[in-house]
Amino acid sequence: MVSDHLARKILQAAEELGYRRNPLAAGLRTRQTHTVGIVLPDLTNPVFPPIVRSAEHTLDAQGYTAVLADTGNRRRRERTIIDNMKSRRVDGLIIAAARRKDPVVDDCVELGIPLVLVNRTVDKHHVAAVINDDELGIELALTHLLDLGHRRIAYVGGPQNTSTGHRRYKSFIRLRQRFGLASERELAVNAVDYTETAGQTALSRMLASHRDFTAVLAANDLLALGCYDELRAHGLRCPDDISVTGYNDMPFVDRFDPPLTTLHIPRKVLGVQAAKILLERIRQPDAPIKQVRLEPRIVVRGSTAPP
Amino acid sequence: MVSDHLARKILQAAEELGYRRNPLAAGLRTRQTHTVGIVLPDLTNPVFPPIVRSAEHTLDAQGYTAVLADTGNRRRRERTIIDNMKSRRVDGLIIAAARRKDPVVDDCVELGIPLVLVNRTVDKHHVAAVINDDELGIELALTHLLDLGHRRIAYVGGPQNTSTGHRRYKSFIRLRQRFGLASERELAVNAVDYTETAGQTALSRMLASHRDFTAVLAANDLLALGCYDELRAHGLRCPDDISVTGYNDMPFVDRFDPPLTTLHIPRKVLGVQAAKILLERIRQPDAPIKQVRLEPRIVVRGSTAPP
DNA sequence: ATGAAAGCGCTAACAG
DNA sequence: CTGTTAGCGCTTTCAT
Repeated sequence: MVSDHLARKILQAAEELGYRRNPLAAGLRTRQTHTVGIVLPDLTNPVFPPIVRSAEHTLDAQGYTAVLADTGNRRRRERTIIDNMKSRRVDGLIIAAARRKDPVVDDCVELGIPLVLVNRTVDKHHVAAVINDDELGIELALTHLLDLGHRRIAYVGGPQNTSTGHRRYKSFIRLRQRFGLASERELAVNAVDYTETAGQTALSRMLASHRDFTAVLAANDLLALGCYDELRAHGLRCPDDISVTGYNDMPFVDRFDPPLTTLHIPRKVLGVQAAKILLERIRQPDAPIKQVRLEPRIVVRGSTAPP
Repeated sequence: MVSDHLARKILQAAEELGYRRNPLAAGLRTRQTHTVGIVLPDLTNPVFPPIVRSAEHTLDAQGYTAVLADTGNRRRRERTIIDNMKSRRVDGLIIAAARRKDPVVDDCVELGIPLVLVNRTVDKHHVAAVINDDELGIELALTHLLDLGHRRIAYVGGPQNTSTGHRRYKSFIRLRQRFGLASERELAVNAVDYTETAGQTALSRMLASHRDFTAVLAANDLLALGCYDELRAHGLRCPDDISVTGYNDMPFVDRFDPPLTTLHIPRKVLGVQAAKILLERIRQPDAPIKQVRLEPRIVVRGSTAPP
């Protein structure tokens, strides 16, 4: 071997001469593309960009390139996208779009593709994931409302085929019993999607039957915004008539009218951890499967007040 | 050749047998990766996700995969990212992060890499781009304020090394002369970045010297939000004391306090057009260079009122 | 028309 | 330790 210094000089000269090694060719040979796929359910949901960005930077710092894709919340597209990524031979996958039962995820596990779920997880518990503590989050929101004096609290949940939707709903039901709160079936409705319109629809169903609740706990900020809309449509004021809480503390919710009380999740850490764990799995496929659960923190703003 | 029907059947059987063709190997041979790079200045700016999404879908429908990357507004990273994409042999590039003088863009043009700029463009005018009509936008905002009765109108501009920042600023200066408005130098300050803090800083400089304007025209929604913050810090109310307008009509600005009067740009069309033009250039590299300029539309909301 | 062979740019294995 | 070669999976060219 020549000296390290010389070697570097040669490489540099080669670079300057216009040589760039072709990672495609290298990948063809080594079966390592140094590429990681990131799969999102919805790029336009502001929760994700910060997660993606921190993941991307972490990956990049280690010489990996991120390939992003957006499923638009559609199952078929999720499959297509991941198929495509597999055929492009990504070294691993970060999936933020997982459903509780997700055949696409199962396939990846079976094929041994390094995989980390972020934000949402699947029911089977032997897959790497970095998520937030949904149970804790709901408890924080609920006790905040109880502290303010609310007793009749409605719940607008997320889709039950996602881990977040399911866990938050279960937690709410369990806690409301523990605290001896009103527990009519109609006081907890799950939206079909994490979107504003779905949230609005859910709340409108509730307002049609029970108008006597003083607060609504929404499983997600977008749903909470839908609640804002529906309340406004009924001439109800938030928080004067009804308090509202969200989940995620996505960017800009502090500027809404009223500023949303919600649960903050450490988005940056989520992204960084997901990337790090994935790289670990890529380098040591047999290392134990890590699951990280980060604590949310309640951020009290103007959308909650005493009844 | 066998019949079309039979051929399809065979291909299908092969698929089912688990065969997937390897696009890397194909790309190595044909020098076509069917991959397109999309370069953003800032993923967390809500203007971009809708553009990206529509571009991605258009690309996808034609068998191309998008590789996203976020420069975090840093020049060095822009270079690194595009270098990386080049070495990964993307077939073309959609760049939303262009500066007015952008050596990275120049390099791509020189190397003959198919390229489309979106949202922002460069000063040299022989590169494909799909942007909005900045001059028209500023005129719409300004005449709206004039119609409301404002005469002393301040301007918070964007970075002058971007085409949008530069054009909007020039338009404002030109129009304010044409309309015979107050034209102190201090009444137009350009922020160093399209961020809330930069907007806030810019407005604070203006408030320190001239407190007598009744409206501020901001070159971008994020800057306008920064103005909201600074006004609030000074105990000034919007729109009662001072009206504010933005630019981009990014998602959620209609829910802010107050809802922002701003210019809507057709984001979806922007993304679709960029993708289509790029694909055209990829398939016919010698086709004439297209430049599309879309019309913005003013959306009047609660942040503007008579002085 | 069909089938064999060369080669894209790289790395890993193999002789020298 | 250095230099040579085979081959990753595909497409394209060239004989047959």
